[in-house]
Amino acid sequence: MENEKAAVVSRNFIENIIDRDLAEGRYDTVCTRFPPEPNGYLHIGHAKSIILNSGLAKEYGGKFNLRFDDTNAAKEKVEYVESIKADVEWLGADFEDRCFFASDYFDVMYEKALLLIRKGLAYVSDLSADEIRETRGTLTEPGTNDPMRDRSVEENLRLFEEMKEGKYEDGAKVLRAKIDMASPNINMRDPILYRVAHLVHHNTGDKWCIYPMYDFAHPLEDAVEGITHSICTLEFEDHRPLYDWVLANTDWERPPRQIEFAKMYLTNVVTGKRYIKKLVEDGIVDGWDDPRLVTIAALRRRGFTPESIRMFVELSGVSKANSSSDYAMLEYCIREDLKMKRPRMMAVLDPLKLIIDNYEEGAGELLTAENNLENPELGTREIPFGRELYIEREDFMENPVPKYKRLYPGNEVRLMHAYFVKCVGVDKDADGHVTAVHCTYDPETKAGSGFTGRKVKGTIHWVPAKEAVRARVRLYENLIDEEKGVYNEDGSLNLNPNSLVTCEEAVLEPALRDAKPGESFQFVRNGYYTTDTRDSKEGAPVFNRIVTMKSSFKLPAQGV
RNA sequence: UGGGCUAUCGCCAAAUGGUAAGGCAACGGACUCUGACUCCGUCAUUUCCAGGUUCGAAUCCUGGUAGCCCAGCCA
Repeated sequence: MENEKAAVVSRNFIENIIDRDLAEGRYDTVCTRFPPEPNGYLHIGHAKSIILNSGLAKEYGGKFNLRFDDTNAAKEKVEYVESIKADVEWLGADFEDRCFFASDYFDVMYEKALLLIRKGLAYVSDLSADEIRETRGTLTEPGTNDPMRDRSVEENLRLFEEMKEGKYEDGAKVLRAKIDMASPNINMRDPILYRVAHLVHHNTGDKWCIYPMYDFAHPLEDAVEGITHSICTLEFEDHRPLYDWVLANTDWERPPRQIEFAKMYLTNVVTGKRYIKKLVEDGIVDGWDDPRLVTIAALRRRGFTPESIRMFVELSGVSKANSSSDYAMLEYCIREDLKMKRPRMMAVLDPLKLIIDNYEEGAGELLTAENNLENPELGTREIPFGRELYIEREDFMENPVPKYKRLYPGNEVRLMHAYFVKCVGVDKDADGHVTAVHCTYDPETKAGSGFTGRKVKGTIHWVPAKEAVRARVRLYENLIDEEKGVYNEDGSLNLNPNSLVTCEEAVLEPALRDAKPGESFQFVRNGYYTTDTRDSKEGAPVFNRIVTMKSSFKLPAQGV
């Protein structure tokens, strides 16, 4: 009875792999992880990984870990650890008490490095970074062997010990894997396993002055935690042979399997972490949670719900083809999520006065309105009604365009939750601009009265003039210029200067005066909005537009 | 031009040799106290291209083409 149109979701390629692994007995359970480096805020792309990984664990009755891949202290901050943790929780990915740090495993990693040395599979090199680069070869030419490649196990052990003891400067020595300098896969040309770096680590302080590299650390982190399926993005595909090499040579019973998927991109949106960082650092946006961004923090502040983001990720699917999801799909998801859950209120963004000539001056009444016509559980509210109201400027046209069914001279429409009104005239200023619209109302047509005498084609929303709440409403557009694309030819960002429009004169119905921070509403025909406590002036509430309503009627463009 | 990966509707994405799902978008129409929602309908004779195998090919083979990733002591 629940969701009858629940889509029959087909299985994705990762589930197929897992099914096979389970069927073949390669693993008995499923354990996944989300392994961010705490070097920035999470964005929509990470949400895909989080939802994918935690979803898989849940689906298979397994476990999902959060693990900070903090092997490069130079870039990492506790601030980021905190924000990432909060974002993962907010998204509803349940890692229970399993929040780990790669730095928790530095001892194990060190032991495994020793093991590789003893096996003759790793050696200490004295080459400089430049020399290593020069001898690595190129994409088309093989590299040449490191002169220190055949050092004895004893010497390597001693040297590595000395590296750990702090005998060497940063960069003076590294531990390399002994694989194949002629491999067509550059990652296999004796990759660096450990480097010397005298850094203060946010977690281990100054305990270590050697740090493991990603390619060595990551497989070990996964193995230590008993991860079965290590799901990462496509750019690590070339690293898989090395991932497997490390595990094969460090003695694990059931080494994890790495599976790669394509990252999520959104059309006409800045999704890259380094670009988001640049926008923040250059002050083009007002922080990591600027609602124009697609960081998790920004989406949350903008009013997106965890449910909507989950829906978006699930609808987008997962594959190995580079692709870019349509922003319209994200919009669909948030509308879909909020539709039945939130009240539908009246708010006028661009007010025009409406005067009901035959409504007694000074008189007034309270009208009862359903909060959500499709969901009675949301209850009702009362709205003051009187002789003077505000309507949306675009809901009146002195000379209507064809098929226009809102207010125009001689036409009758319904004021939502109230009466039928018929336009009988307009007031204009010296320049000929319409300053107010006059109409008459028919008391018999009151909402809820059951009146069926005649029908009107249009319904418009309104707000009582006297009791209206003034508000600032921010309308967001994508930060990127849709015409020109995301980047200029020289690689610089192509910003849309009109990405933020603020309506200072918006008027809301009185019930919205006490909206709590973070509460969202549908503003009839204008879209979904959420309250934001920041930037509020003299107590006037501030609303962020989450998304507009879909509309099949476009007013002709108006010259200003 | 070394290696790895990918190509199915405007955007995602299924189909595992058996006759091209689904969602978003778009477009018709019905309904409507939101031009929304809902509902009904339309939207790939064809899967990057060219050949081949097969009773049968998006799937297999051969040869092309296009895009993405890799030469950090970043992850």
